[in-house]
Amino acid sequence: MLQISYIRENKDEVIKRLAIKNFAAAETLINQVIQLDVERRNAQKDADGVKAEANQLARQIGDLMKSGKKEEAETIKGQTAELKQKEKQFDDVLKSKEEEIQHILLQVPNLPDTTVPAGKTPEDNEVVFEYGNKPALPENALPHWELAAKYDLIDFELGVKLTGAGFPVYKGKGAKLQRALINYFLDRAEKEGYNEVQPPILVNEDSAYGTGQLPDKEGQMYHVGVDNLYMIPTAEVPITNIYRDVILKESELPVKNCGYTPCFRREAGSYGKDVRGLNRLHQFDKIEIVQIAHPEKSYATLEGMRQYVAALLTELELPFRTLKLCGGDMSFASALTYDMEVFSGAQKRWLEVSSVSNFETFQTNRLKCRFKDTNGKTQLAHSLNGSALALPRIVAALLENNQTPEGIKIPKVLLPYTRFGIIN
RNA sequence: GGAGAAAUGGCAGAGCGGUCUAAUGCGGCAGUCUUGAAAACUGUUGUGGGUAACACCACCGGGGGUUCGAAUCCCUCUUUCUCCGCCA
Repeated sequence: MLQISYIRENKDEVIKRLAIKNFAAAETLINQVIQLDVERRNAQKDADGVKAEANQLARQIGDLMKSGKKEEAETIKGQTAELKQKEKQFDDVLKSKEEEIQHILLQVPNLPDTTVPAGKTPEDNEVVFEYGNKPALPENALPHWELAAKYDLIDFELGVKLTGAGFPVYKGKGAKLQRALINYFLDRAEKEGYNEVQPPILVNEDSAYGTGQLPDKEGQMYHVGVDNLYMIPTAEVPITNIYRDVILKESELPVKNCGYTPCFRREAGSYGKDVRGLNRLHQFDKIEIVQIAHPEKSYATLEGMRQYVAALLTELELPFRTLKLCGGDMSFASALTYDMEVFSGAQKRWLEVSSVSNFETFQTNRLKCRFKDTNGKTQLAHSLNGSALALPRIVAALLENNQTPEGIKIPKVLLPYTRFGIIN
């Protein structure tokens, strides 16, 4: 959520930058919210004034009662009825203004960083880095879902029986490969200075609001109605919400946490070849990295996170590219996002395996995650996160790219974790 | 799930209808003293709104109520603790 104080002082810039995100309603909403803000402050002044008066009368009554002047106290009591009524009126106005402002602010996306390219669709994303050669596979190379069946690694039909489409069952070496990747990613993150946490995978409403899943993306989460809890679509939600209503010391920044969780997404409306095999699932595993950073250092932090994810992909010997997302393809909350895509040799397409973003103060404003700077002033921290990494598409690429007539070869870095070098 | 107790500032803990602008202790910060440190002493130390700056307003787990006035009384929710039941 943008800060109203920032909008107030930088109105034109805000509107201009929202245009990069193709946010059509920007000008209307911003003007509305500025007007409401004026009205809100007036209402507050009115309400405060009445309250101050009432407080004073109450104090007077107290003094009179103590000194035994009961009749005088009663007289003053008579004056309070009108004040009370006015107080309620002003409070109601104040409350409604606040709600209206909140309602609008929740609809306004984050401002894109000044370096974000304009654009509407994924075609407008900027390729900023590319690494590795696409594998030279024979024409009859198999897509991962066929390899998974051939070597009995992943059983999609069984998942349908147990739960439904998009909930695969990993078996044998397929299951072990999952476990190996999880452990590898966690060990690697720890080496990178991240503190491992194991958060709940169900969160309450407050947490879902905190990171911005609510009120907007309600339909994308599984909701446990009886207890009003949401299954997390990403570990970002619980791990970032650790810092909800927290004031950190400047010396504690940056906070670096990582965690492995299953992730749950309803993916309503998805269909076709995009969802084949592991390409898009309702439940999948992911290791997430989250940082709370000093505002002046958050872009350096973002670059560091992007480098880290690139290193993981390099170590896994997967060809990948890094995209800087254009305004139209960025998420609502992000100020700058890099997507990392691996090349899946048999499908012959790029698969997104990580998305690394700086949210600046957009999340922390909602979360009220702040730090005390050296001058003793409290200010909002910046939040960042990234996948490091999401498993299914990594598995898809590993299976497809490393297939040989003898079997599927496991990359060297994973050998200590899988303790097998080939799937055959 | 049942019965009882509790929730106060960074922490501990008092306050149980008016002066709470929340005692006291610990911790933090600044200063005095010291070559430096410790100790001692002095001051300071929550968040948000509002203002040019003051004033002022709100917040004692969340929400609602009683009252001229609520940390204090009532209702409700949540959480924690103790006991019982169940259980990986």
